[in-house]
Amino acid sequence: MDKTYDPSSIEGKWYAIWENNGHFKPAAQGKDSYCVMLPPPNVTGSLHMGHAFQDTIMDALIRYHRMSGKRTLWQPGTDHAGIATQMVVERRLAAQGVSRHDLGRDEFLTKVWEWKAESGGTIMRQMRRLGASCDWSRERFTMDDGLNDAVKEVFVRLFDDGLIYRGKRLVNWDPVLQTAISDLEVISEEEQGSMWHFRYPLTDGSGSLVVATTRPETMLGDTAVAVSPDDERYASFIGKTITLPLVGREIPIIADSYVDPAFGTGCVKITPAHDFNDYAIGQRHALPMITILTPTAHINDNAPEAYRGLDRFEARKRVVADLDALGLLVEIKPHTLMVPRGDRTQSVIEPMLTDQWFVDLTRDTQADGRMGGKQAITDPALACVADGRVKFVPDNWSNTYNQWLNNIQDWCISRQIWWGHRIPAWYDDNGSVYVARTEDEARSKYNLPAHLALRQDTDVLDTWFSSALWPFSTLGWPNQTAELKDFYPTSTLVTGFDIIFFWVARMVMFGLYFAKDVPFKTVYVHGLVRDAEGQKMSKSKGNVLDPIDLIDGITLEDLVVKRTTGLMQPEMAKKIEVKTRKEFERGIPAYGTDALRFTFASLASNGRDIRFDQKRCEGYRNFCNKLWNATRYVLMNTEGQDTGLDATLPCDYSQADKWVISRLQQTESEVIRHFEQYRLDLLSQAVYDFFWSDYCDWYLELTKPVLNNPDSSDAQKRAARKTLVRVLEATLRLLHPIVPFITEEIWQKVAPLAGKSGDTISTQAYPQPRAEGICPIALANIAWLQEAILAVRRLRADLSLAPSKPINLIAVDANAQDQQRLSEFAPYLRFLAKVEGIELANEDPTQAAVAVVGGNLKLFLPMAGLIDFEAEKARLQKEMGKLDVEIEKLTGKLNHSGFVDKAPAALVEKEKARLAELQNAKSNLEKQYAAF
RNA sequence: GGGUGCAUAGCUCAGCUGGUAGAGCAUCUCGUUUACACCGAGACGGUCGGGAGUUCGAAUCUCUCUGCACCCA
Repeated sequence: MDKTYDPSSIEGKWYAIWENNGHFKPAAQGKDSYCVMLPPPNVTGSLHMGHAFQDTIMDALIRYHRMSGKRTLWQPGTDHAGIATQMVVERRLAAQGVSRHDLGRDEFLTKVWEWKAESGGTIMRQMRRLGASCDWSRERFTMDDGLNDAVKEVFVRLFDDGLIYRGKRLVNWDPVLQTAISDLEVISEEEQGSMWHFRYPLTDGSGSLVVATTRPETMLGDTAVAVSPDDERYASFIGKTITLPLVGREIPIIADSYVDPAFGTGCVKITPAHDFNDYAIGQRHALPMITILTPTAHINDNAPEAYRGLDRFEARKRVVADLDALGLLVEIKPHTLMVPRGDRTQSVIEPMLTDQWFVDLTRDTQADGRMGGKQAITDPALACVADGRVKFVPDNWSNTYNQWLNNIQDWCISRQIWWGHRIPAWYDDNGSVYVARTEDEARSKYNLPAHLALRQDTDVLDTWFSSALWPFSTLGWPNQTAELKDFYPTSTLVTGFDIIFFWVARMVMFGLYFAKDVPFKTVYVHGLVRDAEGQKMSKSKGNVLDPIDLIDGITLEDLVVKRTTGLMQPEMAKKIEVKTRKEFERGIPAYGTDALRFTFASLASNGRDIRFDQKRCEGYRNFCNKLWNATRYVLMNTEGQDTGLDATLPCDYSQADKWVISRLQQTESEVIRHFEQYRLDLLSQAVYDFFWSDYCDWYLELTKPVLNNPDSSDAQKRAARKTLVRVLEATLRLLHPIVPFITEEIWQKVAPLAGKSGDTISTQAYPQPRAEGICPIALANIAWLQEAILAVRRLRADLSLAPSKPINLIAVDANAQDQQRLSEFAPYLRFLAKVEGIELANEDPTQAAVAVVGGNLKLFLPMAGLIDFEAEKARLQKEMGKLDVEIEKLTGKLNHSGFVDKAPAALVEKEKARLAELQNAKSNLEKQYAAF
């Protein structure tokens, strides 16, 4: 093996071997199944840090369960991402001066499929680099044939069950995309705007009212003015009418409790076709709904001629100017308001009255007595979380889920775009609608004559409509396949909190309704990956890290170029460049996949966003190097030698051997517990500590005096070698779910020495702790040894005694056990504490520095001629000072009657014993101090 | 306005059902000993955001205040 761990030289080969040998396919063994659905990424997208984090978690879980003997499936696939993908293709066409309308629907869709062919699959290749052990032979796409069928099936069944309806409703309209979008796709943020106050004259000339608005252009569609019924100022106006300025329409003054008399002037203009609140008022008062905007948010023909064709913001200026000219503009106040913008286009969203398809989620029962959406879909989705069939980890996300479902609105599922699942509904010339899987089916289902002209609805379905079916559509539904039987309900869903509403809740709804069971048992919700400063990563901020760059490394120059090209706001480039150059002076070194995965795992604590810290990544790369080099040591000492493979030959296990075996059992229990509780952070910490602090820092060192000593027996050496390789081999299996590549590479070499065989570590059994492997005596012995060695090392360091300087050790007041240990562990003490002779004495030696082990045993380093009395006295004083603080705390506690009386007796005894030990140690030091 | 988190060593974070405050990184000192300088040995560093309460005992439970983040309206 090379001296230094080089991830690039080992990571390439293993993935292909795993995949080609079908190691990621569900194996037949084991009755229990374990299944994870990959949240399908955008088919033309590329891997970002959030994916890499999420994929690491999923892969760790999958590999753990696979090794634990479950029939395991990680189902991969991609999403057609309707709006996002369409926008990308439109933008590319726009660069050539072509719009989708120039091409027409069919040709445009051809272009999208071309784009998919060209750009799709990137993310799946990148996932392979991450080591993701998906069953790629089952890869699906939300628009492939089977999934298309599932979408149609669901739509038709819901329609036939009366749970999908079409209606003219106010929806969020994106004028750039010219489509409706769901509430969830609208981001409202505070922006600075104005509040305009207009005077509206009464028709009878008896006065006027002043209304306030943040969107003056909507006044062209006003159909009423509302005041509060409790507002005495306006009581006499109710029932009168206003002649709407600029328009000339006569509109009523109505009373509605929605109006807050304290806000603005207490008078509200009502535009039912362009505001959600006004829409509700309009319905209550049966007001006309006048749409004044075109799909591109220009003024339409329902408005006076002067404004027709104007863009909405231009119209706003004109309306204000014209009212001003009429003397009807009262005032303009600066006003902070929530502006809704589309999450894709950033354009201001207009509430727009349009025909859309909805899934009913709010009606209790239908007119004909059948269940409404609330009873059929929403309530069951709430119930399965309430009764624990679906669990959130961490649990508090169930609150978020419940809250949303309890306030849910009907789901607008139609989108006026082209890329997506076309709605399976046909219209005749009278506008009657026929829903069926195909046109032929529609004709037979509705008994339509063959000559009747039908045209299919031009809209497509919301992308989340198809994603909601993912857990069962990918398993073959609506066919009752074997996979569906084996893997549905799936086991764990790993996802970000940001799509609990979009996706998680909807999968639960459709899963229960169509697959008759919950789609998954556990939802593990992870945090967001942020940059080192805690900022969200975004292209526009220029703080994005590409996981592949962390794996392969990237030069500073390349990174700067990457971050500053293709910006929406090119003026940010300078700033981004400066920051990048400062933060990544030397670019990013190649950390390798395993180090990156370990970093993600170690940061994956529950319910918290994570800041990605390059330093952590470096630390875990170092861990991989440690693993690599410890293996080199083990191989050097075991290859070609007797590692105890022949069970008939005797093994004489040392205390150190038994100790490390015990620690391994303890670590295995911990790791398994953490896997079951989704605490990958604690898991990686536990195994890191065990391997570095116990195995490398202590155990490897403790084998040296045995293996290098010609006097050691064969049975002793055999035991040491066997322990070395077997503990290492088990640790590799323990680590494999987190760091698959390096463990595979090393395992291939170590496994035969440990008596293991197999093609790959990835299908070996996960380590199971054995209670009988834990030896309490060895644990106590090695704890004592560590304490003694640390005490001597500290003394040496405190006294500035070079490690190379030979020194003797004199033990005073050693009891029988101490004497036994001193003698048994003498080789260890000599090697690790760098002492030469070890003597027992009854008297404290003069001119020596002392350390106390366990309260009684005194270890002296004789320093005749070397000792600096003042320095030594100062050192002792410091030591005593530390003890004093502890002693004071403890005596205070033990003198407190409440503690002695009420605390558990065992605890009191323990504290008493500790106090005695501390006091003993203190008096030993005092004696020594006095001797100087 | 409603809800959910978070505040612990210089930095990033652990700390399970209340019982001696931990890790990594950074800093300082020593060391190139035959697995590893992507290393080893040692050290420094915290009245656990403020206040109150429950308790023999609170980083941990309750209340409250302050600051920050996110979600919903």
